[in-house]
Order: sequence, then structure tokens, then C-alpha cells
Amino acid sequence: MKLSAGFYRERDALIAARDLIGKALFTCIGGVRTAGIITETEAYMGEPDRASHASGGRRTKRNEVMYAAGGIAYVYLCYGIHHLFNVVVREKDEPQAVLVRAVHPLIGTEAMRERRGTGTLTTGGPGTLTQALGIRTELNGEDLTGERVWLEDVGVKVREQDVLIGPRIGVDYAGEDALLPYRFRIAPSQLIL
DNA sequence: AAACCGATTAACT
DNA sequence: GTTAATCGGTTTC
Repeated sequence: MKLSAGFYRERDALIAARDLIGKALFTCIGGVRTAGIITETEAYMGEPDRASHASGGRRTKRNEVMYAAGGIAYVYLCYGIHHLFNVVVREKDEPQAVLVRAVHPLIGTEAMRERRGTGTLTTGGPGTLTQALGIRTELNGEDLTGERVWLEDVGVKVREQDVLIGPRIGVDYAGEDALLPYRFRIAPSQLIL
């Protein structure tokens, strides 16, 4: 079933990042429904987190949606090419978010392959999964309990020992915060086929 | 108004 | 292991 607004608001980014492993990310774009099982996430803890866009309370046009109440999408363009998808969590004015870094294709794999182009259907990175699911910046601020992008519990259980925890990727600029164990992923041997 | 840069990827050696 | 591609957001002048 679809995750409720309360699910997002009652968890901080760290707990949410763990709990979103194994959940399904759905989109319905242009009448095409696609979905994937979330296999990798990262937590961004807001003001005290130097790796977060909201570090030090920074508030700009781009990251404004992080300050809204949880249960909406934060989508932004990275390196001018890649759309990155985050789930905003906690209450209003607590700018925490979970970056979805990888999914395993579940529904609409042909549509995903088409969106990815002639290449193979791989959704193993934060930029490639958004391309496969059709997520673009127009979904920034989108309600995750709505009809265009949402998450569901599809009954996939991931055991604690199958979740690998480590430092986040690509945040070297964040100093010692780059070493925090805020990245969660399903052990490669446990990937659903 | 202009410079700078990034929560990345794919294609290389 | 390295690096070019690429452009909106942010910072700086």
C-alpha cells in the first residue's frame, strides 16, 4: 500500500533511509506506470550536515522544498545532466531528505528501457534511475501521496544483516561529515531477481 | 553580468 | 585507474 504523509513526517532522514530500502518507487508519467524496488539510499540530515544542501540553514530557491513538511519530492539537476530524486522527511522547517541512489526494475521495464535509450536497462545510480522512471525537475515539490510519484510497501522484507552501511558517495567537500555512515544498500548477494 | 561548481555517468586507458 | 560532457543554481564582482 501507498506510504502515507505520516510515514515521512515521523521519521528522521537516517531512519527513513533505512526503512525505504525494499520499498517500491512508483511513477505515472504521461499515462505510463513504472516502478522499482529501492536498493540504495543516503540520508541528508539538514542544518548540522555539511553535505546537505540545507547545511547551516542555507535556504535558496533550489532547496526551498526541503523546508516544507515531509512527504514531497525534492528533485534537482546535478552536473547539468542528471536529475536526482530525494524524499523530504520530518516536519516543516526541518530540512531533512533521503536521496534514492538505486532501484531494481519492477514494473514497466520496457518503458524504462526506452527512456534510457538504446543502452541496457540499468538503474544502479541516482541519475539513471530517475531517467528510467521519467523523473524530472517538474516533479520537484510533488506530493508523494499523489498520482504522479509515490512509494509503496510491496511486502519486501530486508533483514538487518543484508543492509550494508557506509559513508556517502560524492560528498568529499563536506569534510569529516563525508565519513558519516549515512549510506544504506542491499548487499549485492541479496538483490532481487 | 559573469564566474564557478556539483548528492554523476559513460567511455575511455 | 582517468576524464570529458554539460547547465541550472549559487556565489561573486
